[in-house]
Amino acid sequence: MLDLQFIRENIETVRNACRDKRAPVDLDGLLGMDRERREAIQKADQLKAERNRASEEIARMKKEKQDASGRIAAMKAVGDEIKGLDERIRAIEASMRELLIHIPNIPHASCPAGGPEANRVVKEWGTIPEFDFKVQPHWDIGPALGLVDFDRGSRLSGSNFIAYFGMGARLERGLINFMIDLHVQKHGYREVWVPSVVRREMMFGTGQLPKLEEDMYHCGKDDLFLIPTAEVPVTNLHREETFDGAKLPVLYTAYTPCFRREAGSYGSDTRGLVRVHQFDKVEMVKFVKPETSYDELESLLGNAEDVLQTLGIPYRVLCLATGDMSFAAAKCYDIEAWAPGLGRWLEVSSCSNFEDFQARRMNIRYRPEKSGKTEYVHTLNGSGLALPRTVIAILENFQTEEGTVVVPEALRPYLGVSELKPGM
RNA sequence: GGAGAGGUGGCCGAGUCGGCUGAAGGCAACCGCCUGCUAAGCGGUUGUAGGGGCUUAAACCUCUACCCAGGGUUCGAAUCCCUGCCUCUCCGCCA
Repeated sequence: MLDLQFIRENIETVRNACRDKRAPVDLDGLLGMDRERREAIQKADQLKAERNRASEEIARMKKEKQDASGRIAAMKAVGDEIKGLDERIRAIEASMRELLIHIPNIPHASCPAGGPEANRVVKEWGTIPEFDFKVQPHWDIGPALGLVDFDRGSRLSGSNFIAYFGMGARLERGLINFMIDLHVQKHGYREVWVPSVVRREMMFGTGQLPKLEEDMYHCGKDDLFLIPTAEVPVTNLHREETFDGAKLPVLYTAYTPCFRREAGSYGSDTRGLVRVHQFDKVEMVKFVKPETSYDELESLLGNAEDVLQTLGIPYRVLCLATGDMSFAAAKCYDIEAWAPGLGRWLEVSSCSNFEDFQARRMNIRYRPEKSGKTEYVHTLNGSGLALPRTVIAILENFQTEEGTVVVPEALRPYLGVSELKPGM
């Protein structure tokens, strides 16, 4: 959510953001309502001041046993007028809020302008492996080694749900532990564990709602949503709180399952592990002071990259264009791992700075050491990493001519083996 | 799932039959004073948001709102009523 005063004073910037992020919002209507609201408030406040004075007088008269019925009758009309104005203000504010929550965050000036085609590759790491045999896609390697079972997953829950068996299940569990250990021990994050279902309000807080309701699993009986990412519960952990400035930044890492209906994405990119409805992810979330948030974004990106570097998986980093960024983000980097079996890059992480956009919605502030005047924190998050595509990258990059997969050095303590072979 | 109790400022805690209660009292913090040092003591200050004024801006002035949240009753609500959320106690159920 943007600050109303900011919108008032930077209407063209906001207009551009709405256009870039394809969010048609009636900004002129909003400004009109803003004027109307302020007029009504002025009038109501005046009447309330009058009422307060009269109330005091009535109280005094009653105490002195005088007849106050004349005053009371006169104030009745004022009370009714105030009620009418308050109702009007409430209605205007509700309409304004409805518009406000649909206004996207303003992209940072350093982001390339345009749609997905304008995304800028800012880094490539590692060497794309060359194979002197015919490479296989993970959907052949996985089942052949008995690691993943697509058919039985679908039988349980429908298409694009999966089941892991044996070393496949252990690989999943090992990767989670490996990533969390790395972020906690090397990067200084604190591990948290949170619920996988949350209230509607939380989805508004981080900005998934109102836009993405169709993409989420919803438990109607309790009006709870299955989380699409740990970002939602972890960022909302501190809603309505004021941090002590000296305690910032606060860094969390969390493993959670993630649930996405992926409505409307059928047909493309849905084979194998590329796009599944339930997947595991290790997430990093930061609460920081505004002046440090862009440095924190770079280090967050570095922490996510470190996972791939430690595993030895080649990847590239994209700085997303204004039109390809999510609703709430001000700046976003995507990390894409190379998948030789598919012959393409796969997004395994998305690292974003939301500035104060989410903090405003959740009312998360901090008290600077010096001024004592509370300000909104900046929030950031990044995947570190999403599991299924990391599994794809491991299976496809480290496959051998014999059909086995060499386990990256860093994962061996977690898996207990150095190679994945059939029948394990 | 059933029954009950409760949610007041940074913290603790008082608010009687609705009427100078933004809110007693205590603690904490900050600023003075005092003081070989420390401690104690004395005086003062300390919430947030929204309007309006003034200003380059900040400071400042003024009004309004806020005693979990949202409605309602009333001339007037922290105080009465309804709904929601949360916490606690007891019973039931249970991995």
